Amino acid sequence: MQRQIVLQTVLRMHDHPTADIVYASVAAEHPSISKATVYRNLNQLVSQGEIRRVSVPNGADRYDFNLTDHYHVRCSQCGKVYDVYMPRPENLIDRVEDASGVDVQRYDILFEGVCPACKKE
Amino acid sequence: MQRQIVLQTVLRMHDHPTADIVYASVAAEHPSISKATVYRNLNQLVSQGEIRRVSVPNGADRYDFNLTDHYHVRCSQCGKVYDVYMPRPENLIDRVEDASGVDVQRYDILFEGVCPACKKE
DNA sequence: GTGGCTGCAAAATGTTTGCACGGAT
DNA sequence: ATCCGTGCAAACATTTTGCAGCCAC
Repeated sequence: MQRQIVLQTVLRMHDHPTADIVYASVAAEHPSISKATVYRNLNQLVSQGEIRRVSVPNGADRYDFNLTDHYHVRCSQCGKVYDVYMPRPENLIDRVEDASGVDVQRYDILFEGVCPACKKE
Repeated sequence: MQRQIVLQTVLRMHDHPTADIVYASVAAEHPSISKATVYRNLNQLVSQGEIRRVSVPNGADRYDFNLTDHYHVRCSQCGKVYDVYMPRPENLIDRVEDASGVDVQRYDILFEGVCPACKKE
C-alpha cells in the first residue's frame, strides 16, 4: 500500500514539504508511484489525523509530521517555514466566539518575517 | 482607469468577495473589462495598501475593503467569512520572535467554525 | 514615440477526477 | 465477482503572463 510509503516519507521529512517535494522523495525510491496517488494519500492521512496540513498563502500546501501544538512562521525572503513553540494565546477561542457568535472549532496562525539565516545577508 | 472602478467596487462589497465575484460585479457595469485587469488591479491595490487580501485555505483569495485591525472566521458549513473585532493577543509578536528567532513583520489568524445561521439548521 | 494600462488568449500552478486495470478477498 | 487502491491523462480552479493595441503625454 502506497499510503504507508507516503506516510513514512512525511514522517522522515521535517521541513514542511509540499506535495510535490513529498512526491519527489517518494518517487526516488518508488519510481512507479504517481503524483495523484501521493495527493490522494496525503489527503487521507490528513483526514485521519496522521499528519497535518499547513496552508500558506500564495503557495502549495505543506505537510507536517508534527502533530503537537505549535504554530508556523514563514520567512518572507527564502520561503522556509519554521516551527514556533509557544503556549496558545489565552482565551483566544472564547474571545472570538464572544466577538463573532461563531462556534470556533479550530484556527491557524501564520506568522511572516525574516529568518535568522536571511537576516545575515 | 479601471483601477478606480475595481477599487470602488471592492469598497462597496462588504462580504469578502473573491476576485471572481469582484470581476462579475465590475463586469455588470463595464462589460468590456477583462478578468486579467481585475486581477492586476486587485494586486496593485493590495500593494498600495488600499485594500486587504484575505487568504483562505482551499479557496480563492478574498478582498477586504476594511483596513482596520481585525481578524476573520470562516464558517466551515457555508464558507462565508465574517469579521472578528478583538484586541490583538498581547505580546504575540514578541513571543514568536523569542521562540523562533524570526523578525516577525506580520501575521494572520483564520478561525474556523459554525456560524449562527448554520447552527440553526 | 514612449510609457503605461488594457483585452485577449495562453500559460502556469496546484490539485482533483474519470477511467480502466490489477491484485486481494 | 467485487472492491479498493493505483497509474495515467485529462480536467479543474485560480492566478499570472506575453503580446499587440491604444491613449496620453
